[in-house]
Amino acid sequence: MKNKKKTVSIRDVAKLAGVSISTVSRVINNSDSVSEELIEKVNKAIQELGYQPNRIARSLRTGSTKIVGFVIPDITNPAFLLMVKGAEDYLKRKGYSFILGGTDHSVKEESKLLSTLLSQRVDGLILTCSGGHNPYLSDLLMSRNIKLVFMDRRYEKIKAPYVGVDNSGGVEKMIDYLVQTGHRSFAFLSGERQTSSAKERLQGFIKGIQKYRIKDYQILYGEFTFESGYSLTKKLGRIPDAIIGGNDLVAFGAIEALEEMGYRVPEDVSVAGFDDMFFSKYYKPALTTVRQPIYDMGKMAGKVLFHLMNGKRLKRETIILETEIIIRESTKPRE
Amino acid sequence: MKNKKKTVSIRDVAKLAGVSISTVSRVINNSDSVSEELIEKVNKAIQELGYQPNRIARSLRTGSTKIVGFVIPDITNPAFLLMVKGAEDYLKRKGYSFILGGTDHSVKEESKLLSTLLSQRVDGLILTCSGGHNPYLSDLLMSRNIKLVFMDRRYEKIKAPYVGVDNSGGVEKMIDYLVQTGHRSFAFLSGERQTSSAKERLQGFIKGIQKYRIKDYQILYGEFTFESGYSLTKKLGRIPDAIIGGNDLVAFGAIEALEEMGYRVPEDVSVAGFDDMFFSKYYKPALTTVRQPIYDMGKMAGKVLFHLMNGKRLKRETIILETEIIIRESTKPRE
DNA sequence: AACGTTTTCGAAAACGTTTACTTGAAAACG
DNA sequence: CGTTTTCAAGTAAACGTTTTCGAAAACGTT
Repeated sequence: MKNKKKTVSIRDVAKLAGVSISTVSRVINNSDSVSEELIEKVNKAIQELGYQPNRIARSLRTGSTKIVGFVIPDITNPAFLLMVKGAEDYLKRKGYSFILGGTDHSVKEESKLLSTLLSQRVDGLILTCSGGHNPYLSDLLMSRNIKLVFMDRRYEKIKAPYVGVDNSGGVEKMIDYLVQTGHRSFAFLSGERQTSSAKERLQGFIKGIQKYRIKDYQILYGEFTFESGYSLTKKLGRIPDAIIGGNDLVAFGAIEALEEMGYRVPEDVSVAGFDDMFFSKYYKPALTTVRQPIYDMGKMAGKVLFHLMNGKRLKRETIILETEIIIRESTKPRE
Repeated sequence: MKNKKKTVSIRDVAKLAGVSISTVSRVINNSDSVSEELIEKVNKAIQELGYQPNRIARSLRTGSTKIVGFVIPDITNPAFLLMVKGAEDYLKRKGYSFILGGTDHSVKEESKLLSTLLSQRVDGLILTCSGGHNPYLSDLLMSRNIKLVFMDRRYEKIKAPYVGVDNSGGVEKMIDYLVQTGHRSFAFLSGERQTSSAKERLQGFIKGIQKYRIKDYQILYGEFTFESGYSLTKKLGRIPDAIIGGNDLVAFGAIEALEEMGYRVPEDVSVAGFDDMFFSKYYKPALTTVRQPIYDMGKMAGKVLFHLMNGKRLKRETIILETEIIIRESTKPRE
């Protein structure tokens, strides 16, 4: 039995280098001036022992964990994960790790998760909301001085920075395009009504409809799923020139239903989505859709949070990124 | 200025309840017998102050963080995330949080990530390998007594529990089916050769080929992507009765290429994949593929890790889950 | 009443850092 | 040359817990 000590601590390094532990600490954080000679000795000792500072102890002392928490509605949805990746890539370079949790679209789960994250003492929080409102959240935030930024979806009652996408403008642009290419009647298949993104997209649809004084339109409410798009389409009173899905999945469901009903896409009816999921270009027909700068949104959220955590002032509390419409095969000019 | 103290600590609870901090601690962890009377007092104080134990301090003292680390090749890939979710759902109930990191398929990134996770003092690690070997890993693991389990992919040189899927058997089953339905010539489009899953799938293909003494077969090597499937298919010497992709994306790429080349799927050639991604059933044609119990795999990995962390003995070091073939529209019996 | 055992609880020592304070020596100054 | 300033490095206190140890109290048995 040689190795009694499990892990090597700053004390061991100090002993080997023949200095005090405060000197070692100073070298590690180069927080204060120490002579070249000792720096060298200490570094050699660190090297030799393979020493790694214990972040737990450091956190306890400094009160900062260098961990940020992510809470998203669905850990399995690539779109959310791409946002997370954007934020992660940014924050990683700044020395942060992150804890991720999914809520399965449940506000209750969200509260639970936030609670554990807080007890885990994360330095900051990036939240993509799971519902329309979380009454528990403001209490949670009060209890500790925690930095929060909303990403993609927000709770309107809670004052915190928000990074999102111009949902409304995206749908409007799509309508611009569709009207210009001769479409005259529309249907909009909305996602979960309580979420801010669904609301905004719907709002964009209404704005577009009003702009062109379109009389023949329908709005149906469902969820952000393939199945919802499918069943809503079957419920449609009459088939319009163009159907816009609340997101790409909804649009796929609509296409499936239309084909079953004997309509051809895009010859008989155009279908558009929102999101540009990674396989939307592989679908048959390839989907016309609104592309969101998802990765950039995450990156921006990370940036904002970083500034917040380091006590800098923000220029703007709300950042809205622009969308872009991607024309593919599922829409086609009418004569 | 009223509130001088930011957070309420065990000391405050003790003071309010009129007991010592050790008693409070005992109540919290109900680790030792304490009188009914004091328990009540302490709980009331906790309630009143809204006290939450500081996990950092607890971790420092106990040496356990109740955090497990996940490392996967791509944080954006829903399949990996579904595994993670399986493990998460299991471990969450046991009181663990988790830190997730993606390596972008780079072994170097993997090492870096593992290193930060270790310095973060995670209690355990679930790893889905990014390459064929990571020479740095064994050193890392030596340095601290950390529990590790491999999920889906493993490094063969490193001795640690492994939870995976019967890749080889899955492909074999698919060949069984295809041969039984009259296919006589085959092509296999492999994914990254160095990964264990690609190797095993390839091995399954070879086994199947040998079992039926099939002479007419081709094996091409590429990556686990749509583009790879597409370009490998274009490079195919002659078009066989059936093409098996290293995963579903590869199969999609193959279908695309075939259609461009004027072949109909499944009338002229059958195409099968591996994975059963969530939109494989929505693809046109809907993809015949090998379904892996991805979620269960994660759950099992979580279970194994839990046992490991709690010092229980494992019955088996290696757990292989069965696959299932899903017949859809992209394959069709030959005459 | 005396004794042994068990229960209940507080004091104090860790866990591994960072940092405010102290010290001693060397450098700068008039 | 004596005094102040500067600098490098060490000492020790904190951060908020858990846990060891021992004392006191409670209890049961003779």
